[in-house]
Amino acid sequence: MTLPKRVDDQAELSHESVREAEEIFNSHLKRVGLKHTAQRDAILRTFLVTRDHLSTEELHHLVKRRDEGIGFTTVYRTLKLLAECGLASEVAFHDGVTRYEHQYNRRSHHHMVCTECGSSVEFFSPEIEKIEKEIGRKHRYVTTRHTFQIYGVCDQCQTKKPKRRK
Amino acid sequence: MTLPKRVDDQAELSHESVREAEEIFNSHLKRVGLKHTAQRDAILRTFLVTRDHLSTEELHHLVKRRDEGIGFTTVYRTLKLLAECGLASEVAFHDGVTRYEHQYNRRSHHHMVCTECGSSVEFFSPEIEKIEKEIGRKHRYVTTRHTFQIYGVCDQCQTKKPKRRK
DNA sequence: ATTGCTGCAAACGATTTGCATGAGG
DNA sequence: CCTCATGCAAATCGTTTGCAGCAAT
Repeated sequence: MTLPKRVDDQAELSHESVREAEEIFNSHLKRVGLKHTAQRDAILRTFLVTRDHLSTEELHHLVKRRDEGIGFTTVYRTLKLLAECGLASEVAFHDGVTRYEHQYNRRSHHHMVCTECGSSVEFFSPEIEKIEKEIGRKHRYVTTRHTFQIYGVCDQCQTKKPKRRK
Repeated sequence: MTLPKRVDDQAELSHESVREAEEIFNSHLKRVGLKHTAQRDAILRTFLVTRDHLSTEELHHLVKRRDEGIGFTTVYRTLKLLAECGLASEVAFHDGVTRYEHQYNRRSHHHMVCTECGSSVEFFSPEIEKIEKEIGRKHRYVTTRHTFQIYGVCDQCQTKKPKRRK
């Protein structure tokens, strides 16, 4: 129900897309005087072929499949870099973990999260984009991004018994 | 333009409003079999006369002015209770701290946060409410709430020099 | 009395940093 | 070479929990 996903549009991002993302990343690195390393490359590539919202932990896990030796810290720091150059963005469901998703080729989608089971649905809502711009203009902000999440109880969980007070 | 009302209803919440909020809180306590205590009362009252978005820490600080002996943990737990009965709601700016704001008499407002200086602006956008409902219906969720935040750089910070890499 | 509450201190867990070693330009 | 990157371990920091004594019903 919550993982409509990724039949094949996602499993393999086109080579040009990957190339382009690497381009963006590399020039960002250059711009701020950082180095291009094998680890950063591996992390970016791993990240690009994911979907949904990964915690640093989860991405680290995936990255290790590609290269056993890469440490958590490096993934952590690289994710920050990716966020800086716009390839990744943080999504915070309210569960104490910071997640990232890749922003590359993905526009204006948002999440609705079930507060019972934690599953989530993606939806698109272009109006939100307009609202961001409009509010920004009104208050003289240069807006860079926004977050929009809906919380509720999914169809499945509605039929289960409610819980109370852990 | 973004603050339709509340000229003076905020500096000092009316007695009836406070009363009403206490009503809500107390009946929530009763409903779930919890007790009414002096601390909880003090915390609610302190909370009600705040504005903006307080971390547990900050509220604890304020509460201590009213009653020195109240501990952090109690504030923390009470805040959860307030959130449960709808008097408070969490707002998560992406800075690692959970903040709460009181929901009492406050409808459908959102925040735009400056990523440079951390200041924030409130705005109202009733469309968002509609979108929540609509998306919920579409995916068969019973929606309970949403979060919407815009991030950007405020007027002031735009004129300052950009910073890099802490 | 009984059950929940409080505050302290300790546990927790995600995130962040210091540092010695290794690699990129 | 010199600077930055890496990975580990340790530090941090907000949050959460266990518990012994206290208070509300």
